[in-house]
This record gives sequence, C-alpha cells and structure tokens, in this order.
Amino acid sequence: MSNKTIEDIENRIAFLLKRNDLSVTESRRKILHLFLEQPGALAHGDIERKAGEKFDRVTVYRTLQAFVDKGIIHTIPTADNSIRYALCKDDCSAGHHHDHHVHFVCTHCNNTYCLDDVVTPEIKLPKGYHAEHVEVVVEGICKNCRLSM
Amino acid sequence: MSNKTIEDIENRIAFLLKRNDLSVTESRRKILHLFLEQPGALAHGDIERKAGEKFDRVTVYRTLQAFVDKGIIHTIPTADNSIRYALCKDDCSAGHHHDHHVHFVCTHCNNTYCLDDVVTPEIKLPKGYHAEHVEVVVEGICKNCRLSM
DNA sequence: TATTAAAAAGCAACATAGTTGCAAAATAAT
DNA sequence: ATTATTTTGCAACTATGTTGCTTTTTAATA
Repeated sequence: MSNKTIEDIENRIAFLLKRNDLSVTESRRKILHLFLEQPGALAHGDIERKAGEKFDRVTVYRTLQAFVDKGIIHTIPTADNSIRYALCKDDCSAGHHHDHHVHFVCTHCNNTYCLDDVVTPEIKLPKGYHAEHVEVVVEGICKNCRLSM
Repeated sequence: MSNKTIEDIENRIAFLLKRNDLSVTESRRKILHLFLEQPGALAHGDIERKAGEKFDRVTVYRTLQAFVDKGIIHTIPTADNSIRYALCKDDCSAGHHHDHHVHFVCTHCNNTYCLDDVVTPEIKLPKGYHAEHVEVVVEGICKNCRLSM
C-alpha cells in the first residue's frame, strides 16, 4: 500500500465531510476510514470495537446517525436483527437514499456486501397495495468463501 | 363473533402445539391466540404489551423462540431493526422455514403483512455468489390505509 | 494568530432489549 | 395420585440505544 493511497483516502474523507456540511472531526475521519478501507458493510458492534477504544459509545452512535442522515452511508436490515451500515454510492442526497441494489449476507464469513450492479426487481403487489421502497437481502455463500471451500 | 369461532381457534391452538411436541401451557396458548386472532405480524414489543402483564418477559422470549424453532412462526426483518413475527403457513417443519413470500410493511399504520401469494423473485447474482435464501420486504401503503386516505 | 460562536465529544444516568442459572410451579406420563 | 419432565418466574446480568448537560474542539471572524 503506497502513501498515495492513504492520502487519497484522507482526501476523499475530507471531501465527503465538507460536501455534506459536516465539520471534520477525529471520530468522523476515523469511522469513515473504516468504511473506505474495506469493501463490505459494518455492524455497529464492529465499528465500536474498532473505533470504540478511542471514542465514546455515544459518539459512535451520533456519528453513524449523522452519516445516515446526510446520505453518506445507508443501513441494511438483516435477519439477525443487527443493522449493518455501508457506504452509499456518490449520488445519495441528504434524507434521500436511493440505493436500489441488492444486499448479500454471507452465512459463512458473516460479511455483508452491497451488490451495486444487481438492482432490486419489480414486485407485483396485490390490488390496493402501493410500494414505496423494496429491500432485498440475499443470504448465501460469497465469492471468497466459495473459493476456499 | 360466535362461540364456534372461539372454539375453533382453541382447537387449532391445541392442534398446533401437540403436532410440534410442545406441551400446552397458558402462555403458549395466549401468545398463539394473539397471532391467530389478527392477520398481521407482531413485534416482540406488541406481544409483551398484550401478554406481558400475565407472563414474565423471559417467558415471552422463550415462547417465541420455541415457536420459531418448531416452524410455527417466522421472523420478518425490517428497516427499523425491530423483528416482527408472523404465523407460518401449515407446511413449515422444525428448523426448516420455507416462507418464500414477500413481506409488506405499511409506513402509515406500521402493520406488517405476509403477502402469501407474492413469491420472492429469482435474483441473478454475480459470478461466484450462491444464494440460499432471499428476503424481500416492501415498504409502502397498505390496502386499508389507502382506502381511508 | 487570537477571539469567539457554534458544533461535537464525553460523561453520567437512564431506558430498552435480550440472556442465563436456578428454584418453584405446572404439565404430562405412569 | 405420584412422579419425572418441562416450563415458568425471578434475579442478576450483558448488550444496546437514548438524553441532558458540561467541556472540548472546530471553524469562522477579526
């Protein structure tokens, strides 16, 4: 990993925060860093463990909430009732997430991935029902785990 | 509501419990009753409020867990991280739920419904991913709320 | 760069959610 | 009716999430 990459990440962090009218603080930089340095989603617990030694629990909650509000990250509901958070693609605006992609939870490594290229299908509902948002979570075995089996 | 109906429900409760090797206890009858007397799903909180005055919190947890294990009810993940529970159709066996239907959460009345006739669509995943289970939750306005708007 | 207003962090206290071990009570089998 | 088994209730505990308030940090200004 070159110095360049680290600088890139730091720049992207500063850009993301400034663009969303969030002041640049240590905890926000640290937590954004966690999201940017890996591909999957993070559960609150993960974040607390990785950043919680430096920051108060409450700060982690408030930081994540701020990121969700601003459209920097989005939540992924899972069957075990532990919300995961993942970075939004660049075009989510404050309060208006439009992450119409499918989420994948690996039952083997327990990682969660955004399948950005898989769009949620049209669901034909019974008469009278009106859909506003469709959430699709697929459970199964991910790419990496399949290779190492 | 006729006496007949109430007897029917009681009979169905006894049948469901016996078939799943669960002894017939007051809390199990009461909680099953809650599910049978209404169409939607119930959150843990709902159940605790409606049955919790008579039974200990722990009993509610254990009862729901037993029902899930036996395939009497299934869980529905929702975006607000509050698991809902709903009755399974008759053919779920212990440890093997096959509820391949879509769930609907009304953003107006906040009720959750199993759309038993709407099956989950096939999701075409990227190479390497293997699907085991697909969960689809649709948020929007339900039949009843639409009529009263 | 120093000053200051605004925002965020940390702390404490609290509320809710979920778990475990064990003794008492209820159920089911005999 | 008696007894073995299962379930319940209780207490204590861990984890998760929230709120009010004070201190610290950030960013805007002189």
